[in-house]
Amino acid sequence: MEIAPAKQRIQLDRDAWVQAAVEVLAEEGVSGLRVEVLAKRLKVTKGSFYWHFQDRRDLQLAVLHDWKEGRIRDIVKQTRAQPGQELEQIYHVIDVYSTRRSRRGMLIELAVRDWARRDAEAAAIVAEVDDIRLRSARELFLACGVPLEEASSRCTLLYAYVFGLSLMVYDRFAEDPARLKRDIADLIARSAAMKQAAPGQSG
Amino acid sequence: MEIAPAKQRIQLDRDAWVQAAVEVLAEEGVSGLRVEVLAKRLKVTKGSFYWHFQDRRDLQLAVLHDWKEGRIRDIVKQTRAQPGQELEQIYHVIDVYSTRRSRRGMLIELAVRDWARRDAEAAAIVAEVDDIRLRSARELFLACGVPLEEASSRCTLLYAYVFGLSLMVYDRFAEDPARLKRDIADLIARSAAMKQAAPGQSG
DNA sequence: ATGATTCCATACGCTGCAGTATGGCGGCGT
DNA sequence: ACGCCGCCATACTGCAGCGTATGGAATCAT
Repeated sequence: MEIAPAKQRIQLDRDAWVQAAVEVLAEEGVSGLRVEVLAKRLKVTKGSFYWHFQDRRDLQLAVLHDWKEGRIRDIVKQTRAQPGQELEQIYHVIDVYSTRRSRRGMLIELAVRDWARRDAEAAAIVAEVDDIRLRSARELFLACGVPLEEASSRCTLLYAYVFGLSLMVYDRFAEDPARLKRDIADLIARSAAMKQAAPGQSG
Repeated sequence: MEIAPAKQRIQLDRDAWVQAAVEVLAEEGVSGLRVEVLAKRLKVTKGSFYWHFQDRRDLQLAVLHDWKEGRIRDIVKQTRAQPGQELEQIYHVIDVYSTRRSRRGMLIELAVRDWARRDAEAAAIVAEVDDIRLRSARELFLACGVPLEEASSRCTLLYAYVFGLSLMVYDRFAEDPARLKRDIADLIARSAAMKQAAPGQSG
């Protein structure tokens, strides 16, 4: 018997609490972010929580900033295109956000945006993320030769669409969901001002 | 002194509670729908509530059905077009849903949709409303000469856009918000398959 | 070893809220 | 006038959750 694996005695830090909080946020929304629920999930008591955090609000702000940093990292990753591949990258962004694959991320996104409707600090962070996202996407359109105003319109449409789609029960018209989503992507991405053709089977 | 206006002694019925509940729903979301909070708002105690309702869930279902009925009435009102005026009606629908004017209705819409993510009965009702909305909007596109599949794509894009827009902080690119929204409406509504020109200043 | 520090458990008070039980007031019929 | 009934107030139990106080175990420094 070298070591007893009875009690794992893993030291928790702030980040462990934040990660668990994000998980609960995805499942239950902001109103589900409760100290004792989190503690039970982490197999500790709230005595631990109040060691790492001042109060509940302290955790909430940590969650918000964690989300913001993650989103910014993701934006630069998703919108960085090889020169000449900007249109493909636009389609990629639409696909990433509108697929069931990133369901968890979208649930968090929706929870944070719902949160932002009643919390000024959450709203400010969402506004920051929106701003970065929209500007990054607009750069892609601009690189495709789309004029500034149209690029603004199309990238606004892009993000409004993907967020809105995620809160619809959109299995309507489901005779061919893949075709539906591809056609919508074309409506968003393809401009008459573009010199190049659309990628994939959309040409 | 004919009548003493001291205590209004207004009889409350189920509908009064439902209306107050919808108001709270718009302001606080589903988690704010609490019996005692509603009672305080209506200047009564929860003794009244439990006379008109079996429990909290009873009220919730009443709110959901009230919302559903109201939405259905609104859909047939907003999508009923004079023959030949279908395109104008499409623009009207986009405008109604994306304007700040109907902010309250959109807040309720978002609250119900957030609700639907964790409540099966709410989800079923949202699905019903979505179905009716999408089919009604698709009829407008079909009447404009747009083929079926494209009509499905465009009306899905339409509703995803208006819902998504409402949960963005979209005062970005705000040099001319009116132009931005008009251009986006054109992207959604104007099809190459249409015989007629777009209304307003969009032609 | 021993004291200090870190991290967590336990126990407590308090508030908000769901639901129940029961009493009370006013209008109604007869 | 009297009793019934519709509508609401009051008072209670019970639970969940926030925050605090304090004790205790493990780890580290010296």
